[in-house]
Amino acid sequence: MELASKYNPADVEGKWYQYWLDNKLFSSKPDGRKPYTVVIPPPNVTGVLHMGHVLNETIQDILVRRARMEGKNACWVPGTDHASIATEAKVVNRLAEQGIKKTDLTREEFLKHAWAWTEEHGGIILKQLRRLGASCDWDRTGFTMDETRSKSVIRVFCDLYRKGLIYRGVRMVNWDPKALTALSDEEVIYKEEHSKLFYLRYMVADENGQPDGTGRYAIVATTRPETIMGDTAMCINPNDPKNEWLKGKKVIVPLVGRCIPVIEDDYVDIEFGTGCLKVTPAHDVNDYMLGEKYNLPSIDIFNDNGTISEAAGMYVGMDRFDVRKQITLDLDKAGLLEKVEDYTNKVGCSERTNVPIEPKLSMQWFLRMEHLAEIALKPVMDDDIKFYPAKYKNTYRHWLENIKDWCISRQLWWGHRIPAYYLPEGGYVVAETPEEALQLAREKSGNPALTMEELRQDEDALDTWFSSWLWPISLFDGIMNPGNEEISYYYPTADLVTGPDIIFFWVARMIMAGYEYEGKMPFRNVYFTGIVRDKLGRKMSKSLGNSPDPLDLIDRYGADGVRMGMMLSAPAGNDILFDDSLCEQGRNFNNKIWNAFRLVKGWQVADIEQPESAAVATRWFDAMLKKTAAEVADLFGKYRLSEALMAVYKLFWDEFSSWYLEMVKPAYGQPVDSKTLEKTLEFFDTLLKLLHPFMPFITEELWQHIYDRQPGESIMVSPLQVESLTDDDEGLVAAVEAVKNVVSGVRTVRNQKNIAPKEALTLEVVENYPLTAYNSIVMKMANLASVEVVAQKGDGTASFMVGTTEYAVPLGNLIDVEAEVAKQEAELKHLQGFLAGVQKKLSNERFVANAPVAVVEMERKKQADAESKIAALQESLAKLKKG
RNA sequence: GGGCGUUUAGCUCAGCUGGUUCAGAGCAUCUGCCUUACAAGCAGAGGGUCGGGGGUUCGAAUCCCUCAACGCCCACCA
Repeated sequence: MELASKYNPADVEGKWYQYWLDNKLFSSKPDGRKPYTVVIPPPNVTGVLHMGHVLNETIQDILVRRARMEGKNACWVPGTDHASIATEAKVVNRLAEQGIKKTDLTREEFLKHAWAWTEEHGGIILKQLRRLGASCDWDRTGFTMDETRSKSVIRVFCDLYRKGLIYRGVRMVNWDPKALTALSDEEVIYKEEHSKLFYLRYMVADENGQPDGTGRYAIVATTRPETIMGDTAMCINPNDPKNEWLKGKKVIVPLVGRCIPVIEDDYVDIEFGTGCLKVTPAHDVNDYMLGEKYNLPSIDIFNDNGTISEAAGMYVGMDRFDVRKQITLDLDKAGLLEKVEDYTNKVGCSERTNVPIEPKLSMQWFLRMEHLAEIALKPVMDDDIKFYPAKYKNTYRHWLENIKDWCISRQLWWGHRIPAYYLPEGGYVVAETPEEALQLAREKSGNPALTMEELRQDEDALDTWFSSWLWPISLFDGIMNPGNEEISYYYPTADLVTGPDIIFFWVARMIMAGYEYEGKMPFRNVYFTGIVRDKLGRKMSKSLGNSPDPLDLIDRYGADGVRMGMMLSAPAGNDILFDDSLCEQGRNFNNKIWNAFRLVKGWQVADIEQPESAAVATRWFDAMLKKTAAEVADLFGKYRLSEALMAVYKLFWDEFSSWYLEMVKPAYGQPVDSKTLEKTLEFFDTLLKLLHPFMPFITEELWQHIYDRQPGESIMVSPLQVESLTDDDEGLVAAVEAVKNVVSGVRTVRNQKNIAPKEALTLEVVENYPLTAYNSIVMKMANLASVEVVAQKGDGTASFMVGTTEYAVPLGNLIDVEAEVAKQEAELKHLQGFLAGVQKKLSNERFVANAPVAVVEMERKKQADAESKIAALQESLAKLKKG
């Protein structure tokens, strides 16, 4: 067949993906083999593929394909996450574009829109994953809100409730005024902000609550003047001499006119501001604690959407940030603003909507964490579950040791609705189904006539992560159907590949759920990827426009090229600086493989003797292959995938293409012997297998063409078996390294003297030639007419050393004596310096006395080698200068 | 404020418990080549006082201390 000189990925990628699907090569069923399970970190159902996914999914696919070729029953389960807040926000936005407000819809109507949106955009990302070559078992595709997963979530909620781990109560929570829901602590991101510190005057009051006439006032420093309407006390430190005079006094909230007590608590930092703290129990976590402690009233001055409520009595209906501006003006006008300073502080913002969160007192559902944290800590500390890189163990431990209860309720509709049902007369029951709830409610109320209509289900939905944490279990139906064949076989999963940003949200919680519900770890290893940045180190983001579209990259470089580009610089845990040029390198490599294939396939076979050089070459490459395969296996074991790829890359490009193929390549127009061809095809086959996890498409394409294959056969499921390296192999590899150095030496001479590669040369070897057994490949690769062992090299030669042997190329009148002298003098100088160093070491008695014998011996050998080299050089120089 | 991590060639990184000529790899650069597998290529070459300083040791990129720069995580100083 006629092959183009360039590989075109578009011609083959779609074809082979379909072939894999048609032959059900991704699908897995429990059998007698060892399972290798990976569950995908479910991307948002309405998301689209970005570079972070490409990194993450490529790594998973590499691991899965590798395991499959190692003979394991590999099962990679795909799926998507309903992403409660994110998806609901998108739906709300779309409705808004159509002029529909969420508040105008019933829950059912809204959910209809949400499902429609999900169906429209859902799964796009899974389709895109196919372009990358992801070998997921698509028949197993899960969704965190499909039937099995939903039922599992509800069952677990009820179970934890019954165990007393879930409770309901009024607490200070993080409120997102844009999404109109509570958030967990993990969903709050603290951002540094350049704001102002306002110094407000609180006039001292008399017993009637009026200014006491002295004109005296306390000064309070605050970043949030708009909250003064909620002030119910002022607090000083009892040990603060400068505020001693305020003890027992009352002060008047500026503008508001309310008279509030001065309380004392050593929570207050004497050094900060004036040492006076305004206390707003409804809108600050610490103030809330003070309020509880001193029984202060709490005035909630905000509406859910961040505007000022009726309770504030002023600025009602205005947005909190507008009020900050306005109240500053009003305070100033009233002479109650002492000063304003620039100030940098951290403001908690919603991870999803990015707006500053508002601490808010509200009724929410919580999950107690002590027990779960306890069972999740040990396995990671003991390395039953291994983290790569291990540094995240620290992070993990710190979080678990300082854990707070998890606020799991969200004031959203898109999600799993909390299965709590309120009774007409108060109280509630928790049950998996409405029927069960009714039953329980009748028992609880003692009213057998109670109807379903009289029960009111909780309006809130559960945090998205409350379903994600069950993912490795619920995907195999382990919650609803405990101990079933699938969960028993596939669980625990092998590797989890994810970003460190969700170590708390997801990884830690999966470990908790894993032990709580399966009594076992959910995965054995966690591979934390880095963040994909652009080549300037900036995070990829839509607003910067520095994020390439993965599909566009695939169009340009092929999926294999993109996968390789991504992997070339992706050590675990380090951020990766991505640049299109990396894909270019990947594409170039594809092309290299393609062309090597063209060469080999173009050979004609003839019934001829195998040349000596080819026989040596095949033995050598066989050893190289074993050596590299062992290295690669070792690197995979350590999850050092980019290094594994680099090892195979060098094996293919340098060892196989540049050395081996050149060693065995017949002269132009000449046929190859069958032995050599056979071995070469075998090597190619193994090389493709080593490469396949990284570059699935091109390897399948070529693998199918190397030999005639049966329909349905695939490299994907062909076992990768390489024998282990022997001592003989090691010797062979070392010897050929020396051969290469000799060949390079000759080539360098050619380069320097401008001698064409075609011109055959003579090579002199001084005294003894350690590479006699490899002479055939030396001659072929260096294009030598002859190799002569001489007692002394001839006049007019360019020489070089390999090991302790000197080689020389006679140049006749091409010799440039001066240049040769300069070169050798430089070499001599370097060697003398080196020798001096070694001698110094050896003359140090303490070194000889203390260092291990082997090390001292090594130094002695270095010394001897250097001395003999120096002698040879000096002789050579003397001769050159004479001549 | 606490904790963790990073700093090695122009760029991205590897160098494990100190000792094989240990200062490496890939890319980039430079030189010469359109040599019928591949110019998306071939052959060859150059390039670093291992962030600074101090210490331990016969010996330090590697261990200890310290300083500096950068990054990440955590934390209720308004």
